[in-house]
Amino acid sequence: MLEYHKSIATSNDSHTKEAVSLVESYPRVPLTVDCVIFGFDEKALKVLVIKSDLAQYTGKYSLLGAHVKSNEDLANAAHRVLLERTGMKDVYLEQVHSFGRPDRHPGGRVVTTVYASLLNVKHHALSITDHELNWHHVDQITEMAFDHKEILDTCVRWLQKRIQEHPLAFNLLPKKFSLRQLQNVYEAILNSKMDRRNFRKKFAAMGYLIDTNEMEVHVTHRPGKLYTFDFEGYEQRKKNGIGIDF
Amino acid sequence: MLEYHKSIATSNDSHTKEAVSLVESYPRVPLTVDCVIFGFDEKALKVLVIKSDLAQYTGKYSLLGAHVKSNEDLANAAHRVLLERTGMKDVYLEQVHSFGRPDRHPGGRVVTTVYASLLNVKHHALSITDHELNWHHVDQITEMAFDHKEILDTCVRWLQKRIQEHPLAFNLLPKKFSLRQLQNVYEAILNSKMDRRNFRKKFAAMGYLIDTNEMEVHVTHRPGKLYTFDFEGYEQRKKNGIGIDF
DNA sequence: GCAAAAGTGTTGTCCTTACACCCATGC
DNA sequence: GCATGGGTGTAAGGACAACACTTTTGC
Repeated sequence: MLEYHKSIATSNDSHTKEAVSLVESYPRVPLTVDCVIFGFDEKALKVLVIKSDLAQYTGKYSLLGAHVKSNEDLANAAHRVLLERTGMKDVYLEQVHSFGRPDRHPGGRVVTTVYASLLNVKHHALSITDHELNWHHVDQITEMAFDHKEILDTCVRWLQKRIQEHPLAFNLLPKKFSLRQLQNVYEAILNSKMDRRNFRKKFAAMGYLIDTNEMEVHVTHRPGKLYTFDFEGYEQRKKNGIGIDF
Repeated sequence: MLEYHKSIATSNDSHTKEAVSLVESYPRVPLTVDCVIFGFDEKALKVLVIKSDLAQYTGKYSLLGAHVKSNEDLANAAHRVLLERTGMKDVYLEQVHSFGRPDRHPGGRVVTTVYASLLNVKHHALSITDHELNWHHVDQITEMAFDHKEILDTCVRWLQKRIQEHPLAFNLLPKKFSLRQLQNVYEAILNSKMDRRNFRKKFAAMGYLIDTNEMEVHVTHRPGKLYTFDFEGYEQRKKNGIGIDF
């Protein structure tokens, strides 16, 4: 019995040794994550950027990034960056793409994996504002450090596609929202105007909006109804292939 | 003038030094690429896999992967892997996702970026068959080395979505193909049966199929018309937001 | 002549779009 | 009472799904 256990252990050890020495033979590369945090404020799509650290890019905007630690999961690294740079917690992030051109960083080869999110500017106060961290209108950013403009453009396209198939918009609206607020989100992100009646019909038909029987208050026009999004019903029906199709 | 040039040079040097020392401060991580090569053969969706190198995974299938070289672009690395492992050249690859769980490789932390492709088994003879490289039915692969099954599943979902929005199918068909062949591709990948008449109508309506005025030959049934895909027209209209919408 | 797959059209349903008028609130 | 945006219905056109019979070839 002892023999048996020992042979298993030995066998595992030799397997591990083989695997370890294989991995040790690989070249190692500096790895970063960058976060593209889209925010929505009133009627405009914004993105969270800082002024670049590097003298080379003085005055240019840069995404929120940092190196990945030796034993850190990529998604964890992205959440850590966000916490360290902005003080934000519990932000839903999704991986978009990895960028690995050898010359993308002037300091040498750096591969970066990009995560993106969409949230409400008003829900997430910026508790840290080092490096002039701030929200900027997406379409007013024309130049950035590194290949960050290219990354931003990729993420804008990703977001436009994503919001038409997933209930991203509801992460950034208040729990109770009016149809006007919802429509503003879609119009800002897709950069287009939509017909109010058709917009309402489409969302009503999906069946994920729950009427709260409450109304807007203190608005300078006829108050609108407030709705909540039926996350539970959405998750249920998503399993059967029925989701958001805008 | 000389002074001026010199000061620029000095300034650039100091910028570069700053950037280099920043990058040198980053931890370095072993990086690999894995290729998920989907193939289509007659009527079935297959994927190209090998038997794992590692004793730990003896008998298990593994994706085609290799480490990324220190100064190599990710996409180049993927093409290199494919050439080295299979002898294939000029394969169109797309990045799908990066996987970075710290425990995903038994030999230690390895981050991998996954590329996928879809091609015709008959167009790409396997000139190298080391490690039992071969095509396997996608749905007959139930277990794989590392997290490769998870990666494969992700890529299958990616492919199903992708083929409904992009003309992937035409990369794997002969230049001249019948509508039956085209429908077989969609049915195999989406795993569903479709109505022949409606299928034809849909593709006809898109306007990307060009009638060659040729017919199938030597088939044991009524020969079908052969078509080519209008890549040029597709690229034109894609710019205006009109593409494949299946 | 038999097997196997190609080719073809219509109908009903549903989704999408375009469009105009009255209503509730703050000031 | 006026400005602002909320709420609502309808008609036309386009896309999609369901469905059956005749034709052409190889053997």
